[in-house]
Formats: sequence, structure tokens, C-alpha cells
Amino acid sequence: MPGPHLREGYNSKARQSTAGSRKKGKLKKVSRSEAEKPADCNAAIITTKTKEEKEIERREKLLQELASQSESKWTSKKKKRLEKYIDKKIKKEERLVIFDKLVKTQASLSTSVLQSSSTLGTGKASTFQERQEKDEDIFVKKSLLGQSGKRKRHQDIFDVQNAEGEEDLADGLLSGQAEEDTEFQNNANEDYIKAEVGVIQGPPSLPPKKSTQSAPSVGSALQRNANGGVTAPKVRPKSKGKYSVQRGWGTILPPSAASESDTSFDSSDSESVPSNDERGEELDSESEEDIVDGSTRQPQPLPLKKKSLGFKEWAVKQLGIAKGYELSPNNATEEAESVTEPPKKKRKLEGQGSKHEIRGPLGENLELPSTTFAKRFLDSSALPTSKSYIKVIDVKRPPEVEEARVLLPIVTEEQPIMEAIMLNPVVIICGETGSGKTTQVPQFLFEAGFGSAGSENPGMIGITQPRRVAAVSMAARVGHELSLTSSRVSYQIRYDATVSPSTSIKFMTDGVLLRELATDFLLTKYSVIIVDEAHERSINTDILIGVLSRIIKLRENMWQEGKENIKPLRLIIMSATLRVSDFAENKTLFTTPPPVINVAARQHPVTIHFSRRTYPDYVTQAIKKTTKIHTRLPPGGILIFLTGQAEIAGVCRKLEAKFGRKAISEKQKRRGQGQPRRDNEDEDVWPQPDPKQSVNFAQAAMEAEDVDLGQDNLAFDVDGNMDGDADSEALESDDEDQLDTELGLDEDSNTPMHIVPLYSLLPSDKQMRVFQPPPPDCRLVVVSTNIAETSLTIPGIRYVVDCGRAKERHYDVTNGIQSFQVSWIAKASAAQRAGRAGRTGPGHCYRLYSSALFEHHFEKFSIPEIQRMPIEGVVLQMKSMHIDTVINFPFPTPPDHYALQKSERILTYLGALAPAPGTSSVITKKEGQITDLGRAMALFPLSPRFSRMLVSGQQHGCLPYVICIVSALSVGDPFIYEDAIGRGDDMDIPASSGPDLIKSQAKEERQQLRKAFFQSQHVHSSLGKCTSDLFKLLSVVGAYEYAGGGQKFCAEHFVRPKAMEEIHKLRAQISSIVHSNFPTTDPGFTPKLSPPSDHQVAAKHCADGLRLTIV
DNA sequence: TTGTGGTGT
Repeated sequence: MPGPHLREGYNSKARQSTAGSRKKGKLKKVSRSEAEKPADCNAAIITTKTKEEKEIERREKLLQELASQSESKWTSKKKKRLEKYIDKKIKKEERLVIFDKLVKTQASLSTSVLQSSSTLGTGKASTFQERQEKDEDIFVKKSLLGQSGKRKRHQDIFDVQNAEGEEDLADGLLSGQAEEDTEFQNNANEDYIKAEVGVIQGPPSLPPKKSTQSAPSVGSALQRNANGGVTAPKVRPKSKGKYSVQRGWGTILPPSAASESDTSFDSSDSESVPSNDERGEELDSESEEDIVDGSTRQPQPLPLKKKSLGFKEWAVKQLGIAKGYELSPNNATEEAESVTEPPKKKRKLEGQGSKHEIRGPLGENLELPSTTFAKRFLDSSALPTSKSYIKVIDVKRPPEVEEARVLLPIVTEEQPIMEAIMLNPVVIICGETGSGKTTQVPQFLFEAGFGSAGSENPGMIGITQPRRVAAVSMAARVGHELSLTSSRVSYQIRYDATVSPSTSIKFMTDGVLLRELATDFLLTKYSVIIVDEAHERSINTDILIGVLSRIIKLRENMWQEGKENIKPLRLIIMSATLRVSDFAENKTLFTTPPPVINVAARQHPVTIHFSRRTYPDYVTQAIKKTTKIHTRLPPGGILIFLTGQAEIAGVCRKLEAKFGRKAISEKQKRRGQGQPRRDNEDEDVWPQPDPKQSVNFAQAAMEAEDVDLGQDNLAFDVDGNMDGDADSEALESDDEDQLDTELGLDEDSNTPMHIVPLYSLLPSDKQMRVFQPPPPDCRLVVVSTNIAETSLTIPGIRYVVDCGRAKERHYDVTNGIQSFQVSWIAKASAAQRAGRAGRTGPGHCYRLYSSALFEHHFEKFSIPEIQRMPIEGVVLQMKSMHIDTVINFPFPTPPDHYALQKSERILTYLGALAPAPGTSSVITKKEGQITDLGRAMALFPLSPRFSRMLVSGQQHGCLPYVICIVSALSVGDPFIYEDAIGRGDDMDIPASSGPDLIKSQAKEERQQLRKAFFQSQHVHSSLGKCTSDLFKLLSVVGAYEYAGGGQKFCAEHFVRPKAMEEIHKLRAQISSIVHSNFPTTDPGFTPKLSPPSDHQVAAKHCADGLRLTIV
């Protein structure tokens, strides 16, 4: 079904093989030299040689063993090679032990304050800069000519960048939002008028001041809007009988057709009363086209500085105040440290001051260079009390917290960090996982008075996280560390919050803050915002940083004008990597490069091991590598990175069969009874090698060795792997492995594995199993997707097996198709994965790809989300925040130009943006003011297409059902599919828990399950007579709600409880948004929702058609 | 009767 959200089929196999072969071809030349590289590097580590004689003995023994096992004759050449190989192997094993010893003694790492980012690469702001220059030019002209009455609105913040502009803006913003403003009042009236003639009322930010005496039902408004705005004009919604399926009810016409033939509010209303949108349009065209209309704006007087204090002076004052407080004895060390490090700080500040002489990032006067302050600060002569920044708020931490805290590297850096924060509106802090930045920096701020009433910075400390769990758990942890209740240290996520009026520190997901911007653009409740995990570059984070960079300027300006007790806002960007040039050097974003503080992490060293060759079948390789680690290396958890659910399930099954608790005890039992080791023990576990190879395994091994240790046998590699015949299958495997088998080195381990799968779709309780310690004498083996790379940190991992790939969503801008593809990860991701081995002690990372591939083929960083995802939703949200010319927005990395255009076009088709008046269907960048329909759509936490469905779903009382469908579509497919049944990880069905008998039992169970599965499928498909997947969805959602939810229902109906719960919550949320914004509309949020009538089913077919038409 | 990494309002 070709819906926009239904992605192209998963075709990883085909892709993998092509990718594999392509890469192989490329690598042909380098793989030889690369093969030796890791060994050489590592060889240098060895400083001691254990007794040589012993080694020789051992080698000889191995050789003999091997020779006796195989009857083949040894050529001297082969013998030599084998010898060399064994040599290497033994060395390697020793090295591991030695290295472990070495690193255990390693002391903690130091921290440094980097000079602001000049070495970090180049920014990507050229286009913005050009734009900026142009805008400045325009603005100067405008101010010269004078401007008339129309107030500027938020969008201008992003259009105009020079200082006068900002003043003007701040003014406009204030009057527009906070004060009583006639213009805005008028807008409200306009909206009211529109409402009367059948238009959706605007969002709450446009206050519908007067009570509507005869407000039409919003239902009809929506309906008319839907018809009038974007569809053919001749629709009669009230028509009877066969609904207007054929009449193009569901078809969207291009904007030209709509605007030409259309007689609905959108054009007719705006003729009589100029709408917001049109005014915006005017302003826009002014700025874009250099048309300066003297009559549209009043002359702007240069703003008065009501306070003579600049930001720096203010900061100094605060510091001075801080210094008046007592110096607690344990701060003495910090103080000493800061004194011994003056040059560093000085350099940092000098760098800043000298680059930008006149105006700083806040438009503040920098004529007093910051170095002067720095000198004063450091000399401590200019200030009455001494050198140290001192805490304001007393906190009581539990003793064990204090203890643990001392070990965190960031704690010793409190002073430089706080000084940087005090002196700069924007600070970037880099610190890898484990540095404690997320928990400690908010505490530093809190202790310095941020977030406490009566201090200089009474506003809350806001910390954004990209994930809900992180927000919740961090709030809990910081609360615990500060011994404060959850009402002081709170969190807010989509469906849950602990915020109270007394909240000082607030953790939230970035989406929450972004939503907050819609109601309070200045974020007046906050005195500092920390954007955490900025390196992940999620869309929300990027947008937030862009918006915040402007809010900071506004707040600064308003504060200077003494408006409404507004204090400046500070921004702290925290990143785990040093890839901060997109933030630090982006002049559009921050005109003064913010200082970058680098904090070392308390991370143990991790040794990286590359494979000699890169195999396409990384799943098999992962199993083999894990087997080797398990049988040979000291205790410690193993974390395996794979790409998807199916792979993980397969690997888990195979490992379980070989090293699971049951498999081990079976084996031991058999041995105990003196039974010989079964030859086919590995059956059903490993890919079956060709029988003839198991006969002459040694021979195969030697040939394999030829390939890998020899010099020029690469052709075999390429051909063999590409053909995929039985021969190559066996030979593909690692030479070491083959030899090990022969040398008897892979003796079975008697240690069972505790194997735990981990991926996002897994039920939460199953996910939690990775945090439980494994049973005694077991080795923890976690088989995970990317989720373990960023979202979860698993304790006790010592070995990481990295397949080097990840499944990623790709979005083709030209055709709008999204697909999932397995592709190579970036170097940064590989580093992140490796780092997971060093959390609890020194670790090892085994990469299932060659160092050459890594070096030459891996990207340095992965592409930011905003450049590989559809951005209609983002654009709509920005437009609803009055950011009309999205192209001028200071993105850290701007999205593709075409993608922007495309998303505006889609939004125009959806009716969320107005087509440029009088223009044809050709879309130019100038068009695109948000319509009232767009505003209504932006209210919903949904992608624009889904919000649009809600609007269309008004008719025939279908809204309750459409809400169900939209919720389900938005959350994602809840169904568990057939092949997942009985796999044992989604449901509580024992996986193959032993040999044949149990296997057959499981088989029977599986068959029964399958039967139940198809029955359930049939039941749900029958709604709408098997005509639509959407009805199947609706059916199962309806049934779930009717049954009141619950695990039991999910098990019986083969749906994921997590998804169903989320759907339920989203349904509630959407319903409540509809209810509070459109009081006359019934969202039908009732648990016992009765099934739709045939009539409604037919109507929904239309909605379905609509959804499909808009691509 | 055929399928999907991770997030978020």
C-alpha cells in the first residue's frame, strides 16, 4: 500500500550483497597492507616476552597435534606459515593479559578548557552569511526610510540579524505578546469574525477574547475548511446516499485550482480583512525583495538603554555577590587550581574579545573587552574578595553520593565551568559518557543560585534530553543527589510530569520544550537551558538550538531595556563528541563563538581489534567471534551490535543452543556418561558446512590460511564470497576459527551464557533483563540493536562485538519514499559502540570489518537527522511559531534546500500553508504563510498528514474512529507477525529449550499459536470486509479499548502491549486537544466505542483515499 | 498471508 508512512519493503539482503561486493572491489588494493596493520600496532605494546622455550614447546605441541589429526602432507611453506600464525596468536593472547594489567593501573585523566573552537573545522554558514548580509542591507534601507505601524512579528527574528533589528524586534515582540496590543486585538477579532463565518478558531495564543454568541460547530468549520481550502469546490458534505467517493472528496487539487475556483473563507475572508498571514506575507516580501514600503512601518527610534549595565558587568556583579559568601574548606582546592591556571582562561577570553570588537552575541557592548574583566577577575585586585566563584545555595547530599561524586572528573572542573557559564551567554561542554556532565552541571547551577527564588537567576534550570527515559531517570538521580523532592527536581515528558510551582530543576524531552515555545516564546520561566546530547543531532535538538540562539538575544535586549523583570537566558550545549563546529563555528547561530569546555570522562581504555577481512555475513561472524571470546577470554559481559530484530533473534537462538545453560548441562551430562561428543552437535546451530569439508577440515583450514595469511589470493575472496557456494561458505569463515577448530583451541566452555536480546520493540520487562546481573557463573551476552549505542548503558560489559552496520531510515526527497536500509555506521558511532566496553573496566572491542574499510570508507560522523528525514512537521511547527521564512532559520546544519521546498509544497497541498496569491501552481520560496487550518493542524502532536486526517475525519461523526486510526498509525504497527510467534522473545513461549522431545512440544505449541494467530487476524480484518489495513487497525484498537486494555488482550490478539498502551495514551491526548480547542466537537473519547456504521466505513474509505492521494 | 533501527510533541 503506497502510503507515505508505509515504507518501502525491507530489502536488506539484496542491498547487503551489492554493498558488500562493491566495497570489496574498492578494497582490493588496500586490504593487504591493512591486514597487518593492527597486528603491528599491537605488537608494539608487548614489552615482555614470556619464556621462549615454553612458547616453542607449546607451538610444537600444537603442530604435532595438527599434523596427527590430518593426514595431509605438510609442505614446508605451509608449515612456516602456520608457525607464524601460531606465533601471532600466542602473542595476541599474552598481549591481552598484559594490556589488562597495564590499563588497570592507569590514573584518571585530565581535563582541559579548549580555546573556542578555532581548530574544530569549518562551519557551514556561508549561505546564511550571505543572506544575513543581504538582510542587513535591507534593514538599513528600511530604517532609513522609516517604517509604519505594522508590528514586526517573531518571524523577523530570523530574517533580520543586525543589532537595530533586534531592538526593534524585542519591542515588537513585547508589545505583540506580553502587552495589550491593539493589532493583536484586531487579530483576535479577525479570527473571531472568521470563526463566525465558519473558520477554525486560532490556537489559544490568539486569544478569542469575546465569547462567540453563535459560533458554528467547529465540526462544520473543519469540514468547510477542508473542502474549501484544498478540495474541489462542489462538494456537498451533507449529500446523502453513496457518499462522495467518486466526487473527488478525497482528492486534493493543486493550489492553483483551489485558489482560483475556491469561494471559501480563505480567500473571501481575507479580502475583507487582511489576515495575519497576509501581513506576514507583506513583511516577507519586503525583506526578500528589497521593496521598501515607507508607509508600512513607523520610524524606529534607537532603543534606549535603561540599564547601563552590560551583560559582562552584570556577570561580574553576580560573581561579586557570589564571592561575598563563605568559602567552605573543601573549595580550597578548587580555588588553588583556578589560580594556578590563569593562562588558560585568559587565552579563552582574549580570543573572544579580540575577534568581535563591537558587539557580542547578545548585542551587548563589548567595547570593554572581556579580557579586561578576565584580568580583573584573575588579578583579584579589582574585586574586593578573592578569586573564587563561590556557591550560594547550600545543599545536603547523602554521604555515599558525596563519595561517588569526588570520583567524577567534572566535579573538579566546577569552577572553570561555572566561570565560563557566568561570563558567556552560550557555553559548549564536551564530555563523553561517564563524565557525569548530565547530573553534575545542573547541580553546579543550582548551587550557584540558578532556579532559586530571590537569586539573580530565579528562573528554572531546564535540561532537555532526547529520550523520555533519560529525562525521568536523570531527574530522579539529581533529586537524590541533592536530597530534594521530585517537586523541586522534576521532569516532564509527553504523558507524564512531576513539575510544580516550586520546581528548580526541570528535566524534559526536547519535544516538550519545543512545544512550550509555542506558548511562551521567550521561555520566561527559565534562567538557563541545558541542551544535552547535542551530538546526537536529533531534529528537535537542532531546532531548539536554533531558536534558543535567538531567544537569548531577545532576552538580553529586553533585560537591557528593563522590561518586565526579564533576565538574560543562558544556554549550555552539552555534547559527547568534539564535533561541535556546527554549533561553535556557525556564525549565523552564534556571532561570537561560544567557549568550548572539554571534560574528560572516567572511561577505561578499550582495545580495538579489527578483522583482517570484511565479511558480508556479519551475523555468522558475530556468532563466531562471540564463541571465541566466550571460550577463551576472562569473564566479562559481551555486547553484540547487530542491525535488527530478526538477526538478533537468530543469533540468540544459536548461541542459546550452543552455550545456553541447558545446552551446557546437557553436554556435561553426556560427557559424564562417557558418550563421545556428537559430531553433529552443532546441527541447526551453525551454517552447515559442506560435508566433504568436515572430512578434510584441516585441508580447508590450510587453504583458508592461504587466503588470509598468504599474499595474493584475494581473487578467491571476492569470487568466493560473491558466489556464496558451499565451498566459499566454509572458507569465508575466519582462518583463525578454522585453525582453532583443528587445534582444539575452541574447547567447549563450561560456563553457560546468559543471553539477552535487546531492541526497542521488545517489551519493557524483557528489556530490563539486561540490567539484572546474570546468574552466578554465567557470562552475560547481550545481543542488541543500536539502542545500546545511545539509549541504554549496560553494566558489566567488557567485550563489544561490532558488526559495523546499522539499519537506518532513508528518505528520498524526490519521491517521498522512506525505506530501511542496512548501511555502514560512522566512525563516531563505532567509537561510541567501542566505548560501551570500557564502562566498568578495561575492555576490548572486536570489529567485524577491516581497519582499511574503517579508515577509508566510514564517514566521520553520521548525517544529522534533519538532513535525512521528512521535515513537513518541523516546518509546520516553525511556521506556527511565526517563523515564516524557514530558509533563514539558523539551523546548525541546514536541511536540503529542495527538502524544504518540498515540505512547503506538501503543506500547501494539505492546506496548512497558503498558496501565494495570484501565482500559479509553481511554488516559489516566498509563499507559504500558515493558514488557520495549518494552525489547527499544528496543535496536534502528529505529523501534518495525520493532523490533516483528523480535520477530514470530521464528517459523519467519524472523528472518534479517525482519532483511533491516526493514533495507531502514528505510534506504529502494533501487530506481531507470524514469524515472530513462538520465537520466544515477544511472548512467553519457551524457545527451543532442549533437544528433540521439547522441540516437538514447542512445534505443537507453535502450530496452535499459528492457528490462533490467523483466527485473530481474520477477526480484525473483517471490519470493512477486509478492504483496508486501516480498518484492521481500527478494529484492534477498538477491541482493546473495549476490553480495557491489558496484557491478556494483547497476548490473545497478537499485538504488542507497549504499542497498544501508547496508542491508548495518544488517543486520549488527541481527544483532549480536540476537546479543549474545539469545544463543540465531540472527540468521542469513550472506552466503549461502538464499531462504525457501514456509512461511516464508507466515509472513512474516503479519508483513506485522501491520505493516499497526498504524497 | 509478509515486514521495520532509534527517537519525540
